Amino acid sequence: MSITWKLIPFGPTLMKKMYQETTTRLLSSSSSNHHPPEPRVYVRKKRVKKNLEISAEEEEKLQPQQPIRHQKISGLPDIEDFEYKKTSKISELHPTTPYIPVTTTHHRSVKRASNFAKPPGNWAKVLEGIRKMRSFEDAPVDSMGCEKAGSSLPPKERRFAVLISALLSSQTKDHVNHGAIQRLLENNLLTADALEKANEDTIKSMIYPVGFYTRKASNMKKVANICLSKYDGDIPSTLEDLLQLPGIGPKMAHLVMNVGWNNVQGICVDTHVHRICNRLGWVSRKGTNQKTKSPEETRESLERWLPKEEWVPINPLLVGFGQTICTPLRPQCGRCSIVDLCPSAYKEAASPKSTAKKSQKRNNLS
DNA sequence: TTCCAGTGTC
DNA sequence: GACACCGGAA
Repeated sequence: MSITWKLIPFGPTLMKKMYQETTTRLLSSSSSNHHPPEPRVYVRKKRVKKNLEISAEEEEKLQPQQPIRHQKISGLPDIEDFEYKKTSKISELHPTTPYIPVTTTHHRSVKRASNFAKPPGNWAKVLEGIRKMRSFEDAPVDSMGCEKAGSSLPPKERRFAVLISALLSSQTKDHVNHGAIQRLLENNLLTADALEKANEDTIKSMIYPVGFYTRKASNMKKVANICLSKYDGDIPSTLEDLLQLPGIGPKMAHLVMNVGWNNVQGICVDTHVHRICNRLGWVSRKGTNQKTKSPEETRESLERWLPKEEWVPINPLLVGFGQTICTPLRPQCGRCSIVDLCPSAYKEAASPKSTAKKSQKRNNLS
C-alpha cells in the first residue's frame, strides 16, 4: 500500500483556518456535556431571528432540521428571559471568528448553570493581544507543526498515525518527531498490524533520538497490540479508552480526540497553557482563589468558562506565546503587550525556586 | 550544568 | 509530591 505523510506547518494562517473550521464544526454539532452556555445561546438566538423572517409554513418545513431549537442541553437552563432583539455583536477583536459571545447582553439574559464559571474580565482582549504578538514573531510551535496526519491516508490509517504521532511527540522536540515519523512511514511501520509484528529494537532504532525512546518503543508495541485486539486495528474512539493506552495521558488523549476523531472533548492543556493561565489568573482550584496545581486542574477550570470555539486554538496560541515571551523562566514582560492586563507582570522571581532547591540539595549532599 | 515536557510509578 | 525517563539546546 502506498501512503503519503505530510506535516503541515502550523502558523498564523493555519490557525486562522482552524478557527473557521472549528467554528463551523461547533455550530453544526450539538452534542457534548462540556459546552459553556455562550455558543448555544447564539445558536438559539440565530434560529429565533431566522424564524421571524420566514413564513409559518416555511418554519413548519424547517422543523425537522432544527433539533437544537427546543432542546435543553447539558444542564443549561431554558432561557425564559432571552431577548433576541439585543443581538450579539460580532466582536471586532475576532475578525476570523464569526461569533464571539463577549457582549454583556448574553450574561444578563441567560441563567447560568452553576458548574459554569464567570469568565475573567478582559479575557477576549488578552487573547487578542497574545494573538497579535504571535503574528509578529514565529515560535517553534509554528515551524515544527503538531501532528497533522496527511489527508490522503484512509481514515483508519490516518487515525492510527495520529495516535502514534501523539505518542512520540510528547516530551520531545517536534522536528525530532518529524524524522521519526518519516522513518516509520518509509519502513511501513505506521499501522497497528506492522507495529505489532515488528521487533522492539527495530522500532527503537526508527524513533531514536526521540525523547524517552526506549519506553516509547515498548509503549508503541503495546498500543498496537491493544488496537488490534480490541479495536480491529483502529484507535479507541472515546477519551476514557484512549487514556487506557500506555503512554497516552490527558494531554495527548484530548489531542487525539480532536485531531483523530474531529471531536473536541476538552482543552489540550500542556505546561505552557497551565503556566500562562495561572499567571493571567484565569484558573483556580475549585471553590478557592488558589492557583491550579496540575494541567488537569487547569483544564477543568478553564473549561468552565472558556467559550468552546477557543478550545482548540488556545493551545497553539499559548504554547507559542510561552515559548517566546511568557517563558517559564524569566518571562519577558518588557516585550509583552498585555502587561497591563496581567496580574503576574514583573512578579516572577529572578532566580527560580527549582534551581535554588536543587543547588541546596547538591550542597547538602557534598 | 540546567532545562525542556508528558507520562508513569512510588 | 517527587522522581525517572531521554537527547540535545542553551
